[in-house]
Amino acid sequence: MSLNTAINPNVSVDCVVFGFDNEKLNVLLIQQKLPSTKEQRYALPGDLILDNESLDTAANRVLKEISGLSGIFLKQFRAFGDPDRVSNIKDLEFLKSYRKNPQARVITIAYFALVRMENFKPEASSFAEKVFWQDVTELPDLSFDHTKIVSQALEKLRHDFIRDKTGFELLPERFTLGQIQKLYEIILNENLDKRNFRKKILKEELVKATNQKQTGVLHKPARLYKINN
Amino acid sequence: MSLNTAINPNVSVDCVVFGFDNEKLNVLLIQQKLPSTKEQRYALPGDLILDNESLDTAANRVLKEISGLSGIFLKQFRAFGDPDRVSNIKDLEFLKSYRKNPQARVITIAYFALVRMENFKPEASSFAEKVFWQDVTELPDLSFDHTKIVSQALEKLRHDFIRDKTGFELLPERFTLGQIQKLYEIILNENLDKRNFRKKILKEELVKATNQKQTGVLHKPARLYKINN
DNA sequence: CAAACTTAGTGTAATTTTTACACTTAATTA
DNA sequence: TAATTAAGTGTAAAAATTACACTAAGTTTG
Repeated sequence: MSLNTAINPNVSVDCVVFGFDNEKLNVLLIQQKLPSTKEQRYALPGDLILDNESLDTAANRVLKEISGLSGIFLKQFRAFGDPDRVSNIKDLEFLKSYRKNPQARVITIAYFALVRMENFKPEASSFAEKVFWQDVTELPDLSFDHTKIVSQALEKLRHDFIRDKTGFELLPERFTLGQIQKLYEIILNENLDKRNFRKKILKEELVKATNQKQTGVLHKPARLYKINN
Repeated sequence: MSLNTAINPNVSVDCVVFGFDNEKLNVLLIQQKLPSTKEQRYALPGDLILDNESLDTAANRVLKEISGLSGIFLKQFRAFGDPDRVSNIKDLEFLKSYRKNPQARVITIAYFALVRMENFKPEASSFAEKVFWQDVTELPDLSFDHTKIVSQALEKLRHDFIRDKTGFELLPERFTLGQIQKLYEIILNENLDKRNFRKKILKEELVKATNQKQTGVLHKPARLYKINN
């Protein structure tokens, strides 16, 4: 083991942070800070690991350094290691600017997370010119193999979401059943039957009715629910 | 990217190959070839990757070099990267014998597979003194974090097995429903109701009755089935 | 050759889960 | 006060899951 804090040239982490804003699913992207302003390049927040930190630690550190975000539960989901994943000519400028050895073989360990967007306001630093939330259905070209990474993260997110039956933490403290349904529909990307969905959610008893109602909506106000502890 | 075939000092692959022998679940282990014969050390087949090969290619190459086995579908399931995963004093002799820099930080990408044991007869080479199938319920102490890797591979195996509803390829060409049930029971590690299991398997129509029967068994001979194409 | 042994093979009823489906209610706005 | 919008509600059919016990067809043993 290395006891120093040297940058390991061969291993990186990349973070796919999904953000939910009650309307759609977004992913946190950066615009790379490059000397030439000819072309703008977008990417996931990610960087090389240090020799004395675990992968999980690296993922959290890197996310924080680049976007300012912390306190996000990042889950490892896959390693990406094609020998030519960092050899697209379009990524050369970035590599030359920020890597000691731009030619080095780099394998990356990808992490994902899902958060409530309004709780996390990213601020760009390090080699990020900008950090922003981007609708997952309208992704720009991404550096390296990051498009592939996002797409596999999305698969994994859906899979885990179904299995874990969680997700209430992505809503306001008080929420309507309609909001939960919308959350499920957006993440799973399919329409659900209103009556059957309510039946199911209420049977699970993870959620409890309050005696409050929505206000200021131009229709019948919905009852508000909260997480049941 | 590196175009050479240098060994990458920081990234390895490890293979958890499960073998089924109609009776129990086994895992392929090696006994390390060490100068001192004081203590025997066991491990998963695994080694550092080359700079110009993909992770999948590395996993297949390494498995073949160490055990002689090829043609096995290895599936990546997780990266392991604790900074001290290679710093157990008991592993020092192995590292000193086979690694240019025994102190190097190494993260490993773990793969797993499930095969019919009788189709794969491993033969030790490289730094393996022996290669052998070991009952998963009776694992010896393993090098590095390999015990943890096996245990997580087992979880993943069970998860995927349930989801994919596959596994017939682990049986002889003609097999009885009892054999399938036993396979499921061993892999999932739980008992299943015979009538309900048969009902389910037959409904899926992945399997077709032949008009052959078992012979040479000391009880009512079972009908033989084959995979339905 | 009869008895003992072993696994194969079979059906039903109860329960739970999933699916499909349409109208009334309560608020806001025009 | 009429129009608009999403909330809220129940039932019946179908499908999937679960629990459960006896007879059948071979082999071996005495």
